Amino acid sequence: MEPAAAACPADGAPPEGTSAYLLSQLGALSARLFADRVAALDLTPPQAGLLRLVAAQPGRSQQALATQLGTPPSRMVGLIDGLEARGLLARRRNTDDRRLSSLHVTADGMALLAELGGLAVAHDGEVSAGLDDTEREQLHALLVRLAELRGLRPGVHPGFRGSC
Amino acid sequence: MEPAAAACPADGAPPEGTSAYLLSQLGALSARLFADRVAALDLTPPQAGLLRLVAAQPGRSQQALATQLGTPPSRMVGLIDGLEARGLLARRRNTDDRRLSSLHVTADGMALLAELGGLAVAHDGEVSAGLDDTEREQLHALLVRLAELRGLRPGVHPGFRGSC
DNA sequence: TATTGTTATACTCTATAACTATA
DNA sequence: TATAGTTATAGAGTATAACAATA
Repeated sequence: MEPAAAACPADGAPPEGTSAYLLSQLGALSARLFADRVAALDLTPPQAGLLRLVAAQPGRSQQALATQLGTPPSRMVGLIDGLEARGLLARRRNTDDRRLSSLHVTADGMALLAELGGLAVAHDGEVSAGLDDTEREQLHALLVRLAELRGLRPGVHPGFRGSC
Repeated sequence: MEPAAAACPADGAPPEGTSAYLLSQLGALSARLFADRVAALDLTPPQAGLLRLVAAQPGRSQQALATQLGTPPSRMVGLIDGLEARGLLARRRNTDDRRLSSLHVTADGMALLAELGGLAVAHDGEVSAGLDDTEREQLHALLVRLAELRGLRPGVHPGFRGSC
């Protein structure tokens, strides 16, 4: 079952070739490669994910996004500050309830998001390079199914750290 | 292509449903669930990975393992200290070259490793729960193939952080 | 002089809790 | 008083560089 474990003297050693282990290995690799790519755009993966989420759901409050992402509200501040300072994101004080600030992506932000799109396509190609079309489709279908089974939501990354 | 993206106002938004993205989502989830489980054994994922690696390749030096894991030697010290203090791992000064210390898993360490094995099996079941046998086999085969294509080695986790 | 392991230090990222302003 | 956002602070985890022992 093990690809190249050679002579393994440890009989009690846990199985390293499980799907769960491979998933975490490949996931970490994919996240690292993506981090390298977005770094070229001067973004961290959490920043990229947030930008994307705000674009998909404009106008929401910081608290709402924090809840959705499973992160403390205090963390949003720094992320948004960075994006706002670069003119990619904008806070707008809600006129009805001036405690809330609704978030929106600027035109510059949308332009960068388009770049991010191309980058994601290239990244996907890099990760699955070497698979033929059938394998690629099979893999994608299985991952989608698994993501649904585990209740993963499209724009929300578990942990929201290390990757988008 | 998107499972439940609802009305997505951002045309320029990058694709979130790529295999690479799903891989990183599911990988992060798998890593988190594994971390929860090994925490019950009072281990961090890096500690578990190191213990496993030493069991698979006993007698190697800290430098050799650090190189293999892609981590600075200084980091090995703390990890090994923790495992050695609990009697799971042992440093033995090399008699030929007393700069080197070769690492070995103790009997207690092997016992814990056996527990870790059972835990890994349960973890794997949890991650892939809901898939039928055919899907499970397909997924495993594809992940193994992808791991080989990307040059991932059995006991070496990319980043060696957050997961084993 | 070069190398192994160690220590000291600093940096990054994240979470917790206290604070303000609005309600 | 309760809530949204912010600030201050502390903690975990990691990397870099200096150090001591051995070769």
